[in-house]
Amino acid sequence: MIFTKEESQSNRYDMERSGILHTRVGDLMTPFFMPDATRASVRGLTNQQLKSVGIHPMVVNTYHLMLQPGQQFLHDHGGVHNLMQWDGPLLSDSGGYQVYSLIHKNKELGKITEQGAHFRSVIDGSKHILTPQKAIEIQFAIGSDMMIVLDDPRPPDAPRQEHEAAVQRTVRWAQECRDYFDNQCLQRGLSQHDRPLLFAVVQGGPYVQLRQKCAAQLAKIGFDGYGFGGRHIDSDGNFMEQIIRETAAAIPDDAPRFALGIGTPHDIVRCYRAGWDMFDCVIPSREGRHGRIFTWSQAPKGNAIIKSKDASDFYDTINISNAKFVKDFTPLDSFCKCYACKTYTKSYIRHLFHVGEPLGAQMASLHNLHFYTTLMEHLSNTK
RNA sequence: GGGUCGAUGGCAGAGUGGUCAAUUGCUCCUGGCUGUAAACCAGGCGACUUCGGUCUACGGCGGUUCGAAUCCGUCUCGGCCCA
Repeated sequence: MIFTKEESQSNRYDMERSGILHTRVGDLMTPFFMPDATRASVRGLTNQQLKSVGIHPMVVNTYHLMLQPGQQFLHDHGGVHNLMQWDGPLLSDSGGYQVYSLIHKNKELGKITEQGAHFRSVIDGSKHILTPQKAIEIQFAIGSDMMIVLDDPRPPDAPRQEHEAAVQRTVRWAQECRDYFDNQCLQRGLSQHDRPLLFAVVQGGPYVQLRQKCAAQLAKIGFDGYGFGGRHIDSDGNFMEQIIRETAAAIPDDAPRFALGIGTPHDIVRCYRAGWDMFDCVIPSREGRHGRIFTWSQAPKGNAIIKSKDASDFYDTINISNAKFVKDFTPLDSFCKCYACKTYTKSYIRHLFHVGEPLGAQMASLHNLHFYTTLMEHLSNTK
């Protein structure tokens, strides 16, 4: 049993659930949030700091790690756990999203064919190809505990035909990944308990039917978990509520559901209500590094968050570099117990941002991650 | 005391008769970031505005000119050189 779903509690939204995800390096209570340690580091934070704010799993990236330091290096160093000295679960993203987002920004950087994703390194311009097999192979070198199949995300406003083709390709690549993965587990002598988990990704853009078709075909192949692929907001920035909900419903009930790259606290709560269990996002670290701080609008309580009508009135954001904080000697967030809030004032952290001292960005990231983990805790024990 | 060069928006520093409310950089202000090409990117930065303009500005005062940050006189302040 990979995912143990707990009985849903009464007085909660229809799709909410909680459970335990069993990985080879430990169990994870759902819902949970993973920060992105794209290049084997959550920018600016030490493992100790991450643990101090309740981070257990994190996400590393196949695309970035295959370019630097490269597969051989990862292999030689015994994987990323060893490299970065992280003993919590590691999830590795396949790199499909990078290829998509890079190609989408600049066609010179690559193209998608049936074979895989062809791209030029953004580091030195060298040519690379990421095939389904290659993606899994590198993830083995990474030594990740949760792997993601190579998928083919498309912008939400792409024509339906394009989404149809992307779904077909995603399913076919998922099958190739599955086959290669199974073969590797066999060759490496990995038992059910020792092997990493393998997640597939549901594509289909804004089309419910395509999402359902994709989910059904992936489920037929069979994976340990399923992700929501592509973007969850339309080209106007609106949260695609129905697609999120219907896609979750189309995924086997006893499998964990991973909302890739989501999101703001608001979006996470909405996705949780719609039946999603796992989240990762750059927002808390990146926005923290850029000076945006998440704050509780009142003492955090699960009930208040769950019952909040629009799922966003339980928090606010501030831009710590704003002039109004020059003489603000209160902590970033008066309800927070993270090191940054226990130790420093807004005034000081603003000062650090203004003079470009990295400690400011570090404290802001630390606080935001604590905000996220606290949010997840309160979602899972709605008290 | 004599000579000489200079004084431009928060700072540095362009401009040297109209196209100048004034290039550029920095500072400053405000946004944006959703499976991280992001310690990044974008916008703003004299006042007022019915958004078409109007007014006040390039050390002070006074001239020349249709028109001056730009030319002339003078004063103030500063750098350098000579006594």
